Order: sequence, then structure tokens, then C-alpha cells
Amino acid sequence: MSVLARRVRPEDWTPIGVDELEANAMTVVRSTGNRSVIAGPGAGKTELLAQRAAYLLQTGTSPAPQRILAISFKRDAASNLGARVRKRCHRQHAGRFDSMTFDAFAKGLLDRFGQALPERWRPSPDYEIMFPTDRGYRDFLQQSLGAPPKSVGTYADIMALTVKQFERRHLFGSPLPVDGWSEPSPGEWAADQYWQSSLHGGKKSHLSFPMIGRLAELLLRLNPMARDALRLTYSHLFMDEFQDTTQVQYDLVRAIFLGGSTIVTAVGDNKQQIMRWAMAMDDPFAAFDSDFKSKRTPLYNNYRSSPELVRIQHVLAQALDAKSVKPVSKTSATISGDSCAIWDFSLPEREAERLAAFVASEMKVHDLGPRDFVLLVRQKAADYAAVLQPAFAAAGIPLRNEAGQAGAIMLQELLAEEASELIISVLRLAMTKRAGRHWTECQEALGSLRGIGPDDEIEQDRFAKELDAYAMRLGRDYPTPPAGPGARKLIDDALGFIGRSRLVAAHPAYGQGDWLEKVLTSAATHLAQSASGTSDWTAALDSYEGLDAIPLMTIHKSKGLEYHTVIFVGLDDGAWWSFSDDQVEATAGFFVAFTRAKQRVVFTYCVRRGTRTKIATLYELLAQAGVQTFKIG
DNA sequence: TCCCAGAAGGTTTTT
DNA sequence: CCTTCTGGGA
Repeated sequence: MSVLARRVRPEDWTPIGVDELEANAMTVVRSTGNRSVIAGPGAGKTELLAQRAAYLLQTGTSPAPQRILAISFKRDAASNLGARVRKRCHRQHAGRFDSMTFDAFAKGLLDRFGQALPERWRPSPDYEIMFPTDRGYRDFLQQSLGAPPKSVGTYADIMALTVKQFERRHLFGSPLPVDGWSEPSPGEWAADQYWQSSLHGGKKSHLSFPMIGRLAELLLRLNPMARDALRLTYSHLFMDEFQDTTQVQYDLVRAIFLGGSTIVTAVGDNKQQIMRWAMAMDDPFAAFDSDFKSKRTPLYNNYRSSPELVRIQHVLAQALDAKSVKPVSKTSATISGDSCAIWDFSLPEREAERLAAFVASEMKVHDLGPRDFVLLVRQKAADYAAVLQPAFAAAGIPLRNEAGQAGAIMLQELLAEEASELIISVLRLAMTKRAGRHWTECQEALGSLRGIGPDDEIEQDRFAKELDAYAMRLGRDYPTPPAGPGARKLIDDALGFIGRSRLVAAHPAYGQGDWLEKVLTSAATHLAQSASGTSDWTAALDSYEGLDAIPLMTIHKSKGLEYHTVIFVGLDDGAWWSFSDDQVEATAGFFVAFTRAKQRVVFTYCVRRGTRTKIATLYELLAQAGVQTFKIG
């Protein structure tokens, strides 16, 4: 029996699952025109998008069969937003919300319409994805290119091209000319050579994601029917973390939606712009406001950090934007003593011991888990992990470098893989007691892979029995977590039940190359590692998912996350070597690190690692905010 | 194969 | 800035 999703009148709609939204947020939720929302950390930007989606879907402002498209940069951001909408909306409504990454969106367009591109720009249907490096561009410029035609320039002109300029300006700087460049400069000629060899140089084309983005933009420019179909499909477009938008991405969005009736909402924070060195636009909000005639709406609340931390944050915010307005903290302090301090150590080993002791004691005093803390570093997480890990282990707290490798794949990436998630879900169900929560989760996920409708009670019932029998059998076969080669056997067993072909059908990426095999191998390696030293399944799975460990990561990786206590290790010139190259971006990184914290921030300094003269301005900002330095030892 | 000087990397996403 | 890599020459 299917329950129809109820439609709510716009004036009766209220936010779901949260206590309140500030007035401006409600205005944006109900807005009927293009909006840019610039708001600081913890203002609830993602939540705003989730609420707006609920509003549009539930009130019929975005009526079926129209859909909402939400574009994020990272997969976890995209799936997080999708999950929030599903939690707040009826299935029928949430089914009209498409949350994906920029790259997945562009690739989808190229895969659907790419064969209609003119021959010159048409990739082979079975093109492969490549991830070019500076090195690759350099080799291309120096080795694969001969002398250009006389009309273009000389060999020396080509040799004078720098990798950065080649990539940013010539290769991806502007939309592709349909018929090629008529009077190419040396840079344009080299870029064209690169494009043509990537597209037509071998049996298969080899494309990077920026290339896919540019080709997608070109094909929608040339194909108004496809463009109009997208405009009709999507009544609304959301863009998250808009401050990090690249020119390629912006041009694609503009080519599709500028001049159409799709209503666009872009949210982000200029003060957290830390990707400019990776081709983010200088001021995408300014371009958006002017092109899309959007109205800018600020948010003033901070739902993350204590009043004291918000006060200090505001000092940093003003250094990044003199006009920034102090947000209102909606959280109260739960700790006593300093909310922020600088700890000055003599030796890194001493530092590691003291931090481990501090975390261990805080966990007891405030009843916190290891995941309530984070160790942040500027760069080279592995080097810091090597020193910190033994000290934390000695204090009984596992420490995990989130950027560490599990076989061929980065840990963080593996854990986000659907294959890994499904397998762990099955194992939780089969191996642990009181797996009630995992039951629903697992049955839903595996059932949908099998094409069993959520309302098909007979089939759901039958499948529940099958799942139960399988879980029983697996539990008997593997009473303890396998630390050796048994891990791979178990992974294959679980995958067999999930259904390899069903998984590939639902996730096309697993059909490409040997990606699925890589994921499975890494999962097995990581499971074996997690199982070593324990015979308890819950402990092994917690370790697999990192629930038992304090995370260590770079500032960049921490963007969008939040923790009770942030410990930034290494506030010195060495770690911040690039500070003077781009003071604004470096200060933005400092701001991102600081604003991950809900209750406390600790900065550590250690003479051994370097001086603190180059980054004196950061220390001055902290001093200005009243943050004190303590000599620890 | 080794040595040295100079260059490059570091901070990242993406099927 | 400091560490690691690379390429040319011995």
C-alpha cells in the first residue's frame, strides 16, 4: 500500500527537525528568485539548503515531475545533503532531489550527449578518465610538442610556457571555440595540441575532469534542445561551498541555466576560500550576483561554537573581511577554563605525551569519545602521525591519520565507497548483537539494489527472511574477525550476497576499469588490519570505521566538519612556509581550522619545528583576541 | 652507480 | 622553509 506524500500550503510550512531558522534563512527558504547566501562557519548553510528542498518539494513550489539539482564539490558533501533531505521528506518528494558532485554532473552530460559533439571535440564513447599532474603537463610541453607553425610562433615561445599558465589560462581558461582557434597564440596552439592528442591521439580518448567540464559546456552551448531539457527538468538549482567554484564549473552552470527559469541558490563563505591555488575563481559570488541578478542574503547565527569561541572567531574574521558582522552564538559553553590557548613545548615527543594525557583526561571529565577531538595540521599529516601515534597509543587512544592509505586507496575514500559501506553494514548485522539499527539500514539498501519497492510488503518480508538466514550462516562461519587472508574470503562472501552485478548496475563507476577490485582489495586489507589484535567483532568493525580513534588530518580535509575540541599541532613558520605567498588564503586556512571547534581550540608550538616570525600576524590576531600562551615543557 | 646542484613539492577534488 | 626528487656528469 502506497502512502501518498501530503502537500503542505506554503504559508503552513514549518522547518523540520530543527528548533529554529533565523529570519534571513527563512527568507531564503521561501525565496522565489536567485539568491547568494554568504554566511560564516556553523551558520547552517547546508541545513538551509536541506530545509529549502523540503519546502519546495512539500509545498509543490517545485511540482512533480520537476526536480531540484544540488551540486557540491565533494562526494561526502553531496551524499550528506541528499541524506538530510531524505530524512526530512517523504520518499516521493526526496526522489525528486538530485544531489551530486560537479564532476558527476558534467560527466553525466558528456556521457548522454557527448557523441553529438562535432568531430573535432568528440571523445571516443569508451573514453578513459585521467588525473593529470604538473609533471604530466611539463613532459607534454617539453617532449610531445615540436616546433609550432611559423604563423604561431617559435619553438622558444612554446618552451617559455609555464605549466601553471598552460593549465589555467590556455587549457581551461575560457570556453572552447567550436571550430578551434583561428589565429592561435603559442599557448592556444599548445593547448589545442593537448586537446587533440587527448581526444584523438589513441584508440580511446583520455579526459580529465576539467576537460569533461569544458566539453559539457561546449555541447550544451551547441545543443539548445539538451540545454532546454535540463532547464525544464530542474526548477531549482543549489550550489554548496560556492566560494570554491572553478571557472570551468561556473561556465558550465552559466551555459545551462543563465536566461532560463531555473531558480538558483548559491551558498558559501569567502572567508573559508582555501582552494584558490587549485583553480577556484577569485570571487565567484560577485560573478554570480552580476550574471544571475541574484540577491545577497547574509546569515547571522552560529549554531556550532560557544559564545567565547565566536568572539575570538570574529577577530579572525575581521582580518579577512573588515565588514564582517559578529555572529550570534546559539550554543552555550560546556567547559570551564580557557576556550583557546597556545601551548609552547620544547620537544615534539613531550608535546605528544602531554596532548595524549590531555585528551585522555578530557574524555573522562567531559564524557567524550575520541571522535569529539581532532588533531589538525597544516601539511604532511603522516610525519606528525608518526610522532603522535605512539604517545596516544600509550595513553590507550588509537590515532588515525585520515589521509592514510588502506592498500591502494586512501582510508577516507574507502570508507565512503558504497561497496565498503554495504559490506560493513552486512557485517554489523551478521556479527554484532543488538544490530537493530543496522537491520533497517541494510534491508533497505540491499532491497533497493534488488529492485524491491519499499512498499512491496510481500517481497520485503521474503527478503528479510533471506537476509536473516544469510546473516546466521555468516555469523557461524566467521565467529571471530579474520586477521589474515580470511578477510578477503569474507569480503567476497558478503559481496556475493549483495550481488556483484547488482552493485555494478547501481554504481556505474564500478564497471569502469578495475576500480571495484581495488576497493575490495583495500577493504580486505583494512579489515584484516582492523581485526588484528581483537577477537571481538564490534571492536574490529569500530576500528574499521575509525570510531575508536582520534582523527588526525590537514585543515583542508577538515573543511565542513566539526569537533568538540580542536588541537592544531604546529603553529610555526615551517608548517606555514607559504604564508607570505598568499596571506589571505593562509589566514583563511587558519580561520577554517579554528572554526571547526564547538568548545575549545588548542594551538601548539614547538621550537624544534621552527620559528614564529613569518606568521607573527596569526599570533598577533590571537593575542588581540586575548588568547594566552603557556609554556608547557 | 654515485654525487651534486638545482628544481620541485607541500595544501585537493573528481567515475 | 625544509625535504625529496631529478637529471646530468663523472
